[in-house]
Amino acid sequence: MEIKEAKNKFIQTWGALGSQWGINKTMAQIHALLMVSTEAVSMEDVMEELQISRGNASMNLRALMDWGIVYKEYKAGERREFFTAEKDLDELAVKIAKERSKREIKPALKILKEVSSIESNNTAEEIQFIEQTTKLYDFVLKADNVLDKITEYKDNWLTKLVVKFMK
Amino acid sequence: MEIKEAKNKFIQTWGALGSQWGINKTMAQIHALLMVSTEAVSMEDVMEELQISRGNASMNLRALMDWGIVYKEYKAGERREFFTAEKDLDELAVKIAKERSKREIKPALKILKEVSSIESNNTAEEIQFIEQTTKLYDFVLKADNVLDKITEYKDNWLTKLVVKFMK
DNA sequence: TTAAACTTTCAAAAATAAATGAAAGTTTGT
DNA sequence: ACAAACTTTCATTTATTTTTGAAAGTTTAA
Repeated sequence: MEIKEAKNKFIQTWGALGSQWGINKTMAQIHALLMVSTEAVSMEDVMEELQISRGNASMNLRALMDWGIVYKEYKAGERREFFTAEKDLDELAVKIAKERSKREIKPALKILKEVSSIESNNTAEEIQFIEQTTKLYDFVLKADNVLDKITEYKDNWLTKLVVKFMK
Repeated sequence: MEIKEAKNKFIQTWGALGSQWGINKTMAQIHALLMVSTEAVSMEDVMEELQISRGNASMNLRALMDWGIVYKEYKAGERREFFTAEKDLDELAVKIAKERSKREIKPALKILKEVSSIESNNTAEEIQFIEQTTKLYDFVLKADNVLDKITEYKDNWLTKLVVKFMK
C-alpha cells in the first residue's frame, strides 16, 4: 500500500467512525486529513482533497473550531486562512470528552433529575419509574464526575489510568 | 408533572440521546420504555405506546436483543412474546461497552494498524502520516484495553473506579 | 394437517440529515 | 473609498436513514 491509498483509507475510516459517534462524516474526515498533514491546510486544499463544496468545508471547519480541536493559522503574506488539527491525542480526547459532557450529558442529567422528582401516588408503575430514573441519574452523574476527574490529568491521563488500574 | 408526562419526557430524551450515540431513536425509546416498566411488555404494547409500526417494533426489539440488553420472556398460557430490559446499570453499561468495542473499536484498530504499516520513502508527509497513525493505534488500543479491564469488574465497576481515583 | 395467532422480512415511502453553490458578507491593500 | 481575495450563510437539492405495512414465515394447539 502506498501513502496515497493509506491516507485515503484512514480518512474514510475516521469519517465512518465519526458518524457512529454523533459527529458528522465530513467533519471527521476533515479532522483526519488535518491530523496527518505536516503543514497547515487551506480551505481550498480541504475542498480539493475531500471533493466537497466550499460551503460544506466552511461549515465543518467552523464546527471543528467550535469543538476546539482545529485551529486557524495565518501565514505571513497570505490573505487566506490555514487550518491545523490538535494532534496531541490526550488533549484531543479531553476536549472531546468535555464537549460531549457539556452538550449531551449535562442536559440529560437535568431531565433525569426533573422526571425522577415527580410526586408518587404509590402505584407500582410510579414506584418503578422513580426508582429507575433516580438510579440512572445517580449513575450518569457519577460517570460524568469520573470523566471530569480523569480529564483533569490532561497529560498522559490514559497512561495514568492504566497504572492506577493495574495496581 | 404527573407520571404520564414524566414517562414520555424520559422516553423522548433517551431516544434523542441514543441517536447522538449511534443507536437509532426508536431503539433507544423502546429500551427506555422497557426500563421503566414493572412488567414485561408485549410487542403490541410497544407499538401502541410509541406509536410505531409492527415492522419497526420487531426490527428494533431484535436489535436490542442482539445487543444483549433486552430479553424475551414467555408467560404461561400466552402465545405471544414479552420483553424486558436489562435494568442493572452496571451490567447495561458493560454490555454496551463490549458491543461497541467489538463493532467499532476493533475494526478501527485493524485499519489503523494496516495504514500505519506502509513502507516509508522518508518524505515529510509519509513520516508524519506513519507517526500520527501509529500514535493513534497505540492510543486506541490502550483505551480499549482499559475498557476491557474496567468492565471485568462487572458489579459496581463505576464505584470501584471512583474509589481508585480518589486515592 | 390445518388454521389461528403471532413474528419477521423487505421493497417502497417518508423523514431526516447533509451537501451544494450562488449571493451576501468581510477583510485587506492601495 | 474601492475592489480584489477570500469566507460565510442559507434556501434548495441530494443522499442517507428510518419507518411503514403487506406478504411471507413460523409456531402452536387441536
